[in-house]
Amino acid sequence: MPELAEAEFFRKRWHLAAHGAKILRVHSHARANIFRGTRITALHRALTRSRFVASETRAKQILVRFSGDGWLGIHLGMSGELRVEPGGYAPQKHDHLVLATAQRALVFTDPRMFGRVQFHRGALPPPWWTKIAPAILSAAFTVEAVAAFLRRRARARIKGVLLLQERFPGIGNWMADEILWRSAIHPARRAGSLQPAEVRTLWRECRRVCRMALCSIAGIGNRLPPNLNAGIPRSWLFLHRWRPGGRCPKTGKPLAHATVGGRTTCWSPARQKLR
DNA sequence: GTGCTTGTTGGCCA
DNA sequence: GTGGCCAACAAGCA
Repeated sequence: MPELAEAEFFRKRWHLAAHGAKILRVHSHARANIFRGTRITALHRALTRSRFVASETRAKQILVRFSGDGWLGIHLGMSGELRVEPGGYAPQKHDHLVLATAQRALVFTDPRMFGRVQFHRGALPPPWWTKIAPAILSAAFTVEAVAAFLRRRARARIKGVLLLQERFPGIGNWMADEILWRSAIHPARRAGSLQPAEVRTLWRECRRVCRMALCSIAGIGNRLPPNLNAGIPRSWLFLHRWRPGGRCPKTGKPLAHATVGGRTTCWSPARQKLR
């Protein structure tokens, strides 16, 4: 589930509950896959009695800074979630990491275990964080950069190209479909076949969908919607794509589903033509 | 039991 | 060397 905006929703949930708070206890399930490449004992030692100082979201990843130069990186994978539970919470089967403050428990849970927790100690953020590509809403995400990337990936289907994090950090399956639907571009088109005007439209919709998804899903300022889908407008493809007999919110015509670029894809044939 | 699943990686092949 | 494609990772759900 978690793409850019969902990651920001979960980050904010932890941040609002624990910003400035002291971590009294750390609990982790020794499930190797989640902590691959990280020394759990170092994580326990560093975070116990440290404070939750700051947090940030980049692409689909979350970084929390603790006092004492501790950095916790979280990738939510396919099914990861961050929850806040009352103090004294007893970890459940899929809760891989629990940080207990005096009032609450910060829980990282992930049934499918495609997610990842990394720990780093140092004055500066870790390399695996700083090497994440520049955000789609940053000035570095230019129409020229997108055009050059599509030229290099000319033979690949545009749907698959939008999922490449090295150029479209934070875009996942549903955002890619939403962007293509709004741009009126068929997901199976070859990246190199897009006309300059279409590339510009795609670039603009990438930015627009990111901006709108962040507002709708993660809320504005200190506001946090009650759940992930609470703020999503009915005009989005997102709310129609999995409904049986789902229809395009723009044309009213039936939606189509198929595997494109290796991923389940939904589009509106009345609006997105293969030409 | 079967066949899916909103992510990422590594291996194979053209 | 580059890029495209697919299986694998694991668990839950219909």
